[in-house]
Amino acid sequence: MAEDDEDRADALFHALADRTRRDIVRRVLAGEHSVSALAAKYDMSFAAVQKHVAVLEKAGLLSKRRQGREQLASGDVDAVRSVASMLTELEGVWRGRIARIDALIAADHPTQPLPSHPDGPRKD
Amino acid sequence: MAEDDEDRADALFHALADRTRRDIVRRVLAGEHSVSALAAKYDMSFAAVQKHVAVLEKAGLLSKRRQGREQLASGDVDAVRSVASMLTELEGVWRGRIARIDALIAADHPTQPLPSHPDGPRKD
DNA sequence: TTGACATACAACCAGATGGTTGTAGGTTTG
DNA sequence: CAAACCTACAACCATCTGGTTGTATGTCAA
Repeated sequence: MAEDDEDRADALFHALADRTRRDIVRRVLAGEHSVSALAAKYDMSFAAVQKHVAVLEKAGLLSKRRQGREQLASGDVDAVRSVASMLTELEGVWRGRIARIDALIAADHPTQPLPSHPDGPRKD
Repeated sequence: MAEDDEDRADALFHALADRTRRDIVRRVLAGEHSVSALAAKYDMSFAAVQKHVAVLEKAGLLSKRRQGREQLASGDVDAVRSVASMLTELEGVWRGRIARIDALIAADHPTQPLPSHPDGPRKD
């Protein structure tokens, strides 16, 4: 709804739309890593990896904490879940469509309620 | 794992990293819309909307079917679910981390099993 | 057939993106 | 202190992105 939500969604999806950043997210979700430890894993400059980490931090997918001279990055699972919930909302929109289609079918064949749609909404 | 999967993930997340495209996805998940019907909803040229639709189609988030002179676009909920499953996989990585932390805590305090982590994995 | 509508696509442009190198500051170690 | 290391950030560059306009093709209706 709000403008800020769309900004946040833009930032989250964009942050995840790069395989290096997705890999970084995987690593920092599994445990804390310093920026240089992350940089050592990829065939690119330290500065490039640092920029990827900055993009992920701005999107809220990870946070950093200082320990001595190192900056330890840690993944934020809540941000991941918030993205997942956006997709769930989209799936809900689709379910509404199928429900409407089923209603039409039911209106056309009032005496024979069919098993609706083969890939229809799960009733769990 | 495979290179193609990463390409596909890039395309999917990138396609969703634009609010106009997310809005189009919402509409075509709710029901079929012609490209010009979609274009009428946004304050930009027809060609711009058409390019957004093309990006979504290449990513597999929608498909088109011709009907007369119109091209009807329809959302693909399976593509949305595949994105959701990528996020679920990420959340699984995080759960592994928490499990490891809990194991360490248990090893340190073998006689007093605490309720582990306040935001820990759900046991449902 | 002619005209109006729906789509596709090319060419172009400003700004963002993802990489590079270089410079500078803070922290640990010898 | 000096050297080594970790991080931050600016400047630069090629390419991609998201928008534009213009042109071409296909389809429906009069």
